[in-house]
Amino acid sequence: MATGRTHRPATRSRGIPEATVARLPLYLRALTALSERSVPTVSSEELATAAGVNSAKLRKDFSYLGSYGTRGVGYDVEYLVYQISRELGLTQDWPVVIVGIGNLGAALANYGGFASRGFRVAALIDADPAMAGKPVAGLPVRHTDELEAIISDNGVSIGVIATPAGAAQQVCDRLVTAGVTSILNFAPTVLSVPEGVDVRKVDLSIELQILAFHEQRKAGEETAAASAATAGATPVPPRVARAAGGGRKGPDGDVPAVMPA
Amino acid sequence: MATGRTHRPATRSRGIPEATVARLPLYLRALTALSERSVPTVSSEELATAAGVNSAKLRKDFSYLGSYGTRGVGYDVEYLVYQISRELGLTQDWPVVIVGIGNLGAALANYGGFASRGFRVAALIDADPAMAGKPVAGLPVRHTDELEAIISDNGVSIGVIATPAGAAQQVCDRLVTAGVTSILNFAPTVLSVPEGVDVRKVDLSIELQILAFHEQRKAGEETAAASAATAGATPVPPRVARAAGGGRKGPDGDVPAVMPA
DNA sequence: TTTTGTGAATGGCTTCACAGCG
DNA sequence: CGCTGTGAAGCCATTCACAAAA
Repeated sequence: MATGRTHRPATRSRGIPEATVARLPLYLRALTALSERSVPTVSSEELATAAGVNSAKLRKDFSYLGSYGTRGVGYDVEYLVYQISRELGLTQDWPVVIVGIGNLGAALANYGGFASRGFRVAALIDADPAMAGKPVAGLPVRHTDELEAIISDNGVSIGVIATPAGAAQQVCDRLVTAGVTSILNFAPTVLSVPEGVDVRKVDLSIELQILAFHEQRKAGEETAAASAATAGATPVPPRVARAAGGGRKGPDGDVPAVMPA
Repeated sequence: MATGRTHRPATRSRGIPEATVARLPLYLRALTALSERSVPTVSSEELATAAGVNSAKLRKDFSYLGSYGTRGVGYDVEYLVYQISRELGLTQDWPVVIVGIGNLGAALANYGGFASRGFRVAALIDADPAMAGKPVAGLPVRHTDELEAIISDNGVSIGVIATPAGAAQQVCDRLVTAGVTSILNFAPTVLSVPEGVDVRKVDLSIELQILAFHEQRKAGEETAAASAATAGATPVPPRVARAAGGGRKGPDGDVPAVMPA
C-alpha cells in the first residue's frame, strides 16, 4: 500500500552480520564496566560470561571487526571499547528527537543510557498545546508544528516515536520528509517507510506475550487441560467456517475443531 | 560464577520455532484490527502486508499451528484470533508484578497494551518507602518487603524489572525464589537465573546503538572521514599494547594501529 | 602453555515454487 | 482459477575443534 519496502530492509551492512551488530552494544556495556574497574585485559571466556553469550560466538563476532586480541593473553579493554564504539558510530554525536511526551516519552527523556552513549536529546515534541513549554527532563516540550524546523536546525537523523498508535504513521511521515533516516518506534503499529530509512520496533506487550507462551508450556506439563480453566472473563471460543477431517491438526491434539451450526 | 545456565536457555518449545512464536503477537495485532473492522476473512498476502512480513513466511508460521486456512479463500479472522490467542496462552489470566516504579515503571503501569491482552498488573513494587501507598495508574505502590507475599498471594509467575541496574539481580533473585518463572528485564544488566526461568531483555539504548551503526554506514558514503569530525567531546583514542603487521586489519582501512610509546 | 582467530560442520530460518485443495 | 500448505533449496548464524601466535 505505501512506499515500496517496509520494516527493516536489512541492508547487508558491509561485511558485519546483523546478528553481530546487535551484540556489539552488549559487549560494549560489559567492557565499559570492566574499564571502570580499571581491568586492563580480558579473555574471551570472561567477557563472554559477563555479556551473557558463549565465547566462541564472541570471538567470531570480534573477528569481523579485525584481529584485536592477543593470543595467550586476551583483549585490551580500553582498546576494544574504542574499536567497538567507533564501529557503532558512538564516537560521533547523534542528536535525537523524541515525539510523544506521555508516560513513556517522559521516561525515555529521563533515561540516562542515551546521553552516556553519544545520543543527545535535541528536543521533545508533543501534539498537545497544553504541554508546550512545560519542562520535562530539563527540556521544554515543543509543539508538533515546529517538528520540521527542529529536525533541520539540529541536523537530526534519528527519531524516536512514543505517540499513540493512531498518530505514529503520520509522525513518521513528517520525520522522514524532514530528513530523519532512522526511527525507533514504540507505538504498536507497523510503519511504512521509503527505501533507505531504517525502522526498529520495541513493543512492550509483544515481549510479555512471548513469555506467556513459554510460561504456558511450562505449566502444561503439570495441569492437563489448563487452557480455559483459570480465566474468569474468557470470551466465547468463536465458531467458524471450518471443515472437519483432512489436514494435520493442531500440535497438541486439543483442537476444538468447531463446526458451523 | 552464578547458577548454571544464563540468559534464555531457548527451551526448544515443542514444535513451534522460536522465530515463529516471536511473530505470533504481530499477527494477532493485525488480526485484531481486522476483527474490529468486521472483516470476515483475509488472505495470507493481505495479512502479511498488515503485519509487515512476507506471505510465504506467514503461511509457514501458521502451518506450525495447524491448517487453519481455506484454499482459494484465505483465513477466517475470528477463528485465527482465537487460535493464536490460545497458542500464546492469552486466553488465560496472567497476573504480573512490576518492580521499580520510576519513570519507566510508571509508564509500564499505565500502558494499555497489557490489560487488553490478558495481562493483569497485580501489584507495583518499589524499594523507596516514600513511594509506598502512593497511587500509580490506580494502584497503590507496595514496598519491596511485601514482594514475596504479593507473589504467592496472587500466584504471579511473570515479573517485570524496571529498577536501576544495580538492584536488578537482587530483585530477580527474590522474584525467582518467590516463584516467578518468567522475567521481562528493562534494567541494563545480564541477569543470572536458574534453569527453567525465562528472561527476556528490552534495552532502550541498545536499539538506538544499532540504528546509529546503520546511520553511520549511510553517511559514510558521502563524507569520507567523518569519524572524529563531528564530536566536540570525544575522549582520546586510547593507545594500547598492540603489535603492528600480522593479521587482518579493520574492515575500513582506517584502523589507527596505535603503538605503545 | 594459553588463548585467539577461523575453517568446517551443524542447525535453524527464510524463500522459492508448486502440488493440491476448495 | 485462487490461495493455502509444504517439500526442497539456499542462506545465515552458531558451534566445534584446532592450527597458529604470543
